[in-house]
Amino acid sequence: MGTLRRTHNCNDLGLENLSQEVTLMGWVLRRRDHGGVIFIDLRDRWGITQIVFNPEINKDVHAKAHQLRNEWVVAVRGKVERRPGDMENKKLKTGCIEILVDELRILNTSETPPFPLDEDSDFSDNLRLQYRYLDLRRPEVAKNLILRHQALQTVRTYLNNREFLEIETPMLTRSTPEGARDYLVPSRVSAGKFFALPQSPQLFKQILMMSGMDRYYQIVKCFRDEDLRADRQPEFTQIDMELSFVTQEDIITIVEGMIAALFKATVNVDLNLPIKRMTYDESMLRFGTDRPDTRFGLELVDLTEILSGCGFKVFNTIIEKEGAVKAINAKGCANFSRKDLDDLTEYAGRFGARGMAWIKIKDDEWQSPITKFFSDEEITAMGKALDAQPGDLILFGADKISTVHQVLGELRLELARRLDIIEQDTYDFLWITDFPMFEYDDDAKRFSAVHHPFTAPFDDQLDMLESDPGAVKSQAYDLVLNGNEIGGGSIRIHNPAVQEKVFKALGIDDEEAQEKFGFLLKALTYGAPPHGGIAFGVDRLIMLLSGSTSIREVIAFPKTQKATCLLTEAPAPVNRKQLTELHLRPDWKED
RNA sequence: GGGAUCGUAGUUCAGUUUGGUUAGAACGCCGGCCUGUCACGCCGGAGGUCGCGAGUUCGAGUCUCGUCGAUCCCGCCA
Repeated sequence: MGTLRRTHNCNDLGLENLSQEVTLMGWVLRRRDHGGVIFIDLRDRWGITQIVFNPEINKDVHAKAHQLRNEWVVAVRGKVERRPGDMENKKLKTGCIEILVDELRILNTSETPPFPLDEDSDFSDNLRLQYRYLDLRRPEVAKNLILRHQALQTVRTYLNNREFLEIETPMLTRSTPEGARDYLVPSRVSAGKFFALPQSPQLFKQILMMSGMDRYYQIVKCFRDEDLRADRQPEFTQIDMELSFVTQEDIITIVEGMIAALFKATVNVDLNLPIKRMTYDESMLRFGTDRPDTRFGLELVDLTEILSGCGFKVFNTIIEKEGAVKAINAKGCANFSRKDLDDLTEYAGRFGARGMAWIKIKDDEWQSPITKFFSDEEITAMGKALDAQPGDLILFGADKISTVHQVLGELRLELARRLDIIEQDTYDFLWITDFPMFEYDDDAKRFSAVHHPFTAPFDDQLDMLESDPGAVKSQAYDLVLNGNEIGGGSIRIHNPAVQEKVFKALGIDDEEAQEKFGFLLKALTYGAPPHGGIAFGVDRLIMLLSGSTSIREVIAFPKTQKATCLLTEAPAPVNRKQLTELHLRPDWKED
């Protein structure tokens, strides 16, 4: 750069700077070489400024500018001029002015980029991730990282102003049973022993409460070695919080303020507080899921009772085996073609449906292969329950209740997308509360924790932990945004006796509890305060804020679906010496 | 572990249904011309292991099998 020092960025200058001498530095976005005058769009993180080289002003500099190519890095010193006549570019914030250059320094050259950086076009993720540094130069990608920064700084400020301490917890910790698969790190010093990367700082933040820290937060990486999705990466970021001497209401109030501040600061949206709430049971009943998208209707209607003993054998057999029959009224969809219905049936099949019954409500009849099996009373009762009008389409789910819920819950979303009835640009928040403590795992033949094993049951249901664990509700709560779970938390158990009961209900015996969680159980006996907390999925939240369809768009260096990094080519082989030091003996073939 | 889509020039794609001459277009790149453009314009040029490997065939970008990679989904994700 020599003696040149940057005076402004590429989004700074306007008419108020006319005839000032300025120095800008940045990348050549594109050049327009007229043989005589040459225009350069100079780009940096902030914006674009037009640079002009005029041979009549400075012949040498103009000659040098002929060499410039896309993505070369330059410094220019020159004068801010108003653009002549009607040459303003309304698309640029700096479009009223341009820089007439006296001095040009080429700070670096560049290979021709493998994809264009000046257009809002799509290229394969393969290429984007391999050249992520180029991809991130594109403003529409960079803006997501800027948004993410703004969001996190707002959260920090909000929590800092409310007596929270940001405290780091270990990345090298111990593997715990239940939950996702752990990423393991072999110990060099302790042969045959392994650290695990944290799935969340859950136990540490509870112990910080027992340490009297009172209010903790951390914006922290978490790791889960499970398969990826558009909204799931193996390493992801949480806003993790924990508070002492609080109730569920206290936490919800603080969090609502935080989310409101975040939305105001990032997308300038004022949220209506308080956020509405729904119990888990109601959500499952009406939407078949614990994270309902409530921007549209198409709710599930339970027909099990009406159709109990009906003439349709498929339904009846399911009902006799304590399954359920539910349906969705797809308003105005009676004109769906055979193919539409086949597509929906196939879609339902992905989620375990073994078929999908339907009825088209016509003016004079209920048109369907199964209508004939139902009595007039059953048809009248169904029509009433579903509010069926001519022109409607009824879609049925019949199976065990969990399958019905999943199938119809997904079918409901798919229908809404097809009908394009989801209101865009709205932020529909919902708290789901009163989760069950446990759910029965059919494969393992035992109960597992719906939230996690440290979640407190309601105080008046402690007795049921032994007598009827499946019926116990917990003080857990999830925050749902447009059908996405963006955060979840609970009041924790602070009484060692209750914690032991919960372990017992989960089939974790004393010995195992001591071995795996002994440090927590011990800490609970030394004056653990009542406490609770919540954690938010930052990537998912920013994805929704930015209108992206994948969290890769809001992560600087994301992994592919095979959990690899195309930029660094991680994971990569290591040499045998490293393995030996870690007391590992490979059983795979080496190249 | 399973299902689906995709892979052709640097990039985005056409060509694959129905195998048949020298695999095309646009943008980009290189060279020339051009003093008010802003996706500058005009003229010319270079650029291809049709992801990779087998197979069928007189002949494969096109058909078959396998394999690699990207994406979406199911399972999985307390």
